[in-house]
Amino acid sequence: MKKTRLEIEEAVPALKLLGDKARLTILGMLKNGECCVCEFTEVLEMSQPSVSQHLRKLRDAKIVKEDRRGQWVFYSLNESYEAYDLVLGVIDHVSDQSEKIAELERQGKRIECK
Amino acid sequence: MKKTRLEIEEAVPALKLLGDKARLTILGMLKNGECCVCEFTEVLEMSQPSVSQHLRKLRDAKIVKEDRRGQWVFYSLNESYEAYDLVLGVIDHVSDQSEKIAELERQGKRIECK
DNA sequence: TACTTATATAATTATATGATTATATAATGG
DNA sequence: CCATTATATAATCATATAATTATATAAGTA
Repeated sequence: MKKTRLEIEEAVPALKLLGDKARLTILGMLKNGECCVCEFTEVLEMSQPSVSQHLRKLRDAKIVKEDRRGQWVFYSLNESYEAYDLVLGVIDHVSDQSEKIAELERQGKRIECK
Repeated sequence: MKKTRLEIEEAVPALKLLGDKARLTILGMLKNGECCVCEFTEVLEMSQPSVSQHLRKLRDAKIVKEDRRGQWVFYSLNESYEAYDLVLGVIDHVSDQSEKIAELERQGKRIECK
């Protein structure tokens, strides 16, 4: 794991955002690559506006970046984020979320976004 | 760095507590060994009750443990905490707080606790 | 153009959080 | 026992946060 040292003031906003079930799950999903918004709403079983607002916070903080492709918006981890190493480190400590995405795949719910 | 995988539900409460300037500083200070409450209040420049309440949260969550010695209470990281590896990992990403303790030492403000 | 799907935003409201002030407890020294 | 020092707790209040509902935007399609 990398050793980029952050000032407390830089780390706190990132950690504040990580300390939420929805957002930590989102980031866990993104560890395996980009996801589209509809996948988050499926996995999180939350309303679309709620997911959208969590994404906005992560986006405003530069933790994730978005990429609109037609109707869909895909999110991914922003490797240029100052606390990227910290975020990755934390994600590495939580259980893999890829199973949840695989589950979507099985249910054919991932196709819709592609 | 260790690889204890936590469920999202276990990691979130820890991260919530880490996402605060006072508490993250406290944990950064504890990385170098135990500290007594008066040291936290000095370094953080916060009121004693405020510090005490942050310590309570960390204690309730089992992130730190306390050890009363006479008039003073010393805190240290709880190595048995389920998310200890996560906490250590995060602390390793923030700048060293030992300088602040050294500064106390220079000002003779650390002696009072010993 | 109208309709649909995907996503974002805004307003509202309920709950959580943190700081302050006052007070309580616990240990120590006269 | 009383006073002092260190720490904890409780009550209050202001602010932050998250979910919901309604609405807006943006892209695709008939």
